[in-house]
Amino acid sequence: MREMGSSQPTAVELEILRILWELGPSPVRDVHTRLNEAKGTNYSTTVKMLSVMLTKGLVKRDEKATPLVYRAAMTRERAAKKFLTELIEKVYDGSAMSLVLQALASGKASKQEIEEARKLLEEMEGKT
Amino acid sequence: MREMGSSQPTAVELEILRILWELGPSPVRDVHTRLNEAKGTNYSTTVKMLSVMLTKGLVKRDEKATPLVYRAAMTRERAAKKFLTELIEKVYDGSAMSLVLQALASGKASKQEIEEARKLLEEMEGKT
DNA sequence: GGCAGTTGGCGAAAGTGTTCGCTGATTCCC
DNA sequence: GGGAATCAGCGAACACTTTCGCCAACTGCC
Repeated sequence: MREMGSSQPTAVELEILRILWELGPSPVRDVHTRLNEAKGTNYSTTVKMLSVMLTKGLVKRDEKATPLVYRAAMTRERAAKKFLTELIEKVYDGSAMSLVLQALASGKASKQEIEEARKLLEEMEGKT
Repeated sequence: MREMGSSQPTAVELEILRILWELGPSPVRDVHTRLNEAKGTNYSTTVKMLSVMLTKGLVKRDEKATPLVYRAAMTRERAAKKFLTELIEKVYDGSAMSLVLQALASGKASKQEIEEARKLLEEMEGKT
């Protein structure tokens, strides 16, 4: 046994989620085309991964469509937030926003992005 | 085969890193005490994990000390930055700082944290 | 209807991550 | 020195992830 609740996606699962976020709801074939470009895996593998992810609740599918259409069960933004919270939890065992911010910003943030982020924070400050 | 370079830590490895970050350089016994509290695992497991992590370069150890003393190979801040960059890469396939920021901030950030972060960003803006 | 191509799925194999039993080596204490 | 406790490590077992071979159902076309 492992954790309860929703497990966080593994490497390939995340890759598939990203594809679904980009393409929107898609049949297996389309997901596979992309996945195959990136990793050269087999069609069966994609089918299997999607079915595993369906079991885990990471994706949903439209049973009525033919061929079946899959979509991510979670929006990109929601997922980002979730992963980030988990990350903070795991690395800092709790909240440490400024440290994470610092880490992020000292990295690959452009001047423009920093400016954008600053505005965003100001906005939020007003609303709290 | 997998990736080249330094693999990112798995679940338990991350847990051990966090313990080392909290305790500072420590003998296996101390790490184990903590890990056992959290997960009830065996002493052998801790030893093994540390040796695996040593191979992967995630931790280093002082060979001269008895008992051997382990320490994280990376600071917490550096790790946070690395993981975050990876996260952005995985979820957004590139930089999308403001979105991530938004996700983070809409979560568990207190007014005080937001204020702190804002100041930090202002500072950085000046320096870029 | 009947063939060719596509789709969906099962179950087993291969690859990693995680756990521990067992075994020596070392240290401590009397 | 000698027994008990601690320490370190190996290799095997187990669990979970990822891959795919093979087969059945379906679709479209003549």
